[in-house]
Order: sequence, then C-alpha cells, then structure tokens
Amino acid sequence: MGAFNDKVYEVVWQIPAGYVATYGDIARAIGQPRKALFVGYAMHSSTEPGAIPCHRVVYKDGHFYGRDEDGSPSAQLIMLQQEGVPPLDDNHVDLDACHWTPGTLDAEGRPTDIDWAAEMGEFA
DNA sequence: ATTTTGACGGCAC
DNA sequence: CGTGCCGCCAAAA
Repeated sequence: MGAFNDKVYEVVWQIPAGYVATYGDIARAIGQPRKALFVGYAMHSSTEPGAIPCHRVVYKDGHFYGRDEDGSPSAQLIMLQQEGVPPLDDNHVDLDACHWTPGTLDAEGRPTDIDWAAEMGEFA
C-alpha cells in the first residue's frame, strides 16, 4: 500500500451519511484523477472489511458496486436508503440529490467530520 | 523484469 | 440507452 491508498481512506471516511461520492471525484480530490480505478481497487483489497463506508462510494452513474445480479436490490442500496439516499432504481441512487464531494460540507451545513460510529450503530 | 488484470471514466458506435 | 474500446496506474502472478 502507498500514500495513495491512505488518502483514499481519508476521503471516503469523510463522506457524510446520506451522501455519496464517485470514484472519480475521490481520485480527483487526492490529486490523481486517473487513478479512479485504483480508488476502488483500494477498498476491495487494500482496506479491511468495514473499515470504511465503501457503500457510499458509487460510480459516476450513481450505480454502486455489488449491484444486483438477479434483479434484487443490493444490501448496499438498502443501507444507503437508510441514510437518506433517494434511490432511482434497484441499482442507482440519485446523485443529483446526494452527490457529495470531498472538501465540502454536507447539505446541513455541518462539517464532514462526523462520528460515524454513532451513525453506523443505528443499523448495525 | 514482463504480462495480465482491475469495485473506473470518458468517448465512440 | 446499452455495448465496446482505450487510456491510466499499480499490484499481483
């Protein structure tokens, strides 16, 4: 792992509940827009399970990883819904309403520095 | 050291 | 709107 991976961690961790960020945005936020691929690559392997809210990281299309293969909504979608992310369909979320970008505040005006432990505890 | 692949993104068809 | 291909960078084999 390298510094890149560590940055990905940091950025993803800052994603507010009810909001989502895209791989490209994260990659760009850390100064390497070409490594969008590597951003995702970082979470599936370089990070430990549950270490970060990877379910809040979606594709630029709003469709998340682990999409349903059989037409059933993925657990990720359900979790996002619990956080307040309006799903467009079984495989997409409304980026227009929840698209968050690193380095900004959420719609509620509070800093992105949120206690995720409390947030996650609600539906653990 | 070289080849292959990948939780991507964008553009072309 | 779905599918294909390329580009980019790094890790794993």
